[in-house]
Amino acid sequence: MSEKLTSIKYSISDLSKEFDITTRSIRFYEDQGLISPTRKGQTRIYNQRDKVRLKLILRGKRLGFSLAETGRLFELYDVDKTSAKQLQSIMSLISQKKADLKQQFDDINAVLIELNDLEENCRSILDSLEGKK
Amino acid sequence: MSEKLTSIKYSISDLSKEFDITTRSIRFYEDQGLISPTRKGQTRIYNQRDKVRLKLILRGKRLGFSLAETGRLFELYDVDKTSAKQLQSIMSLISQKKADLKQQFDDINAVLIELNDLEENCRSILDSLEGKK
DNA sequence: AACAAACTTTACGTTAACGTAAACTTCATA
DNA sequence: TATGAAGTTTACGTTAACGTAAAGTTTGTT
Repeated sequence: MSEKLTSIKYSISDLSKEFDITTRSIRFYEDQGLISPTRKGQTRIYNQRDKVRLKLILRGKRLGFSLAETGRLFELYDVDKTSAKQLQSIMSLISQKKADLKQQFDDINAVLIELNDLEENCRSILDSLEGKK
Repeated sequence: MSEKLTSIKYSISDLSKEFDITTRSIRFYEDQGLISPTRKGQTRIYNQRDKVRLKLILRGKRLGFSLAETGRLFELYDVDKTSAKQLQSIMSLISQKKADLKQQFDDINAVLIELNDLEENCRSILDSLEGKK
């Protein structure tokens, strides 16, 4: 029923341009099992799903996730195919990640406050230098 | 006038225990110029300032800062000793960092929302499995 | 047909942030 | 005094995430 027929396809260079990464990186992510484009001959063909995954990989990187961790998160989306036993371990992984992120959240706020202070500081020094001229 | 005489000293193992990192790491940070403990003989002696820096280094790491970046941030605190010319470059570095952090902020919110969804998902599956017993 | 552009695989090289091992010194204590 | 705990320097090893170069294929265009 819910067959998505969004047959929008991308080449490897399409995606490398769009996300501003090298084709080497994209192939590397495939090596690591994070994306699995189809092939036309030996050429890689990427679809919407692959594109979304790329986006998620990059977001993960911005948050300091390793590729392996991002891979684990991808697995989480296939929860349906998972046994009850694994669900426990998945949930503990989720709560661990949530804790990490909350810590990061606090860290960011702290650093932002400091940066604002520093900015203030710089500006006032610059102003006083201006005044002397 | 404002001579801080907080003469609280720490050994390298004190700090390694407190922050749960290896002494190797602490010495490495010194190599990179991020901390500069005094010496008693050849033994390193750390003070309050060193301890604070260690804390900041670790916070930086949680945010994905490289040691070099954290080092740059340390320099920012010596703004007074800086020329007006450098102030411009410092301020642009600050605003770059602020932008990065705001991006991270958004990323974190997005991932947190997803993780909450996933958690919901897991829980409801577990519940339905419970019901079947 | 020949040429460039875009793709491929294979494989060795690179950097940051340490890990780890070796060989040494200093100091407290049994 | 010897032995063990904690410190030191020196230096080579390790891992993740690619960079980079070589050598070949495919495809569209001149």
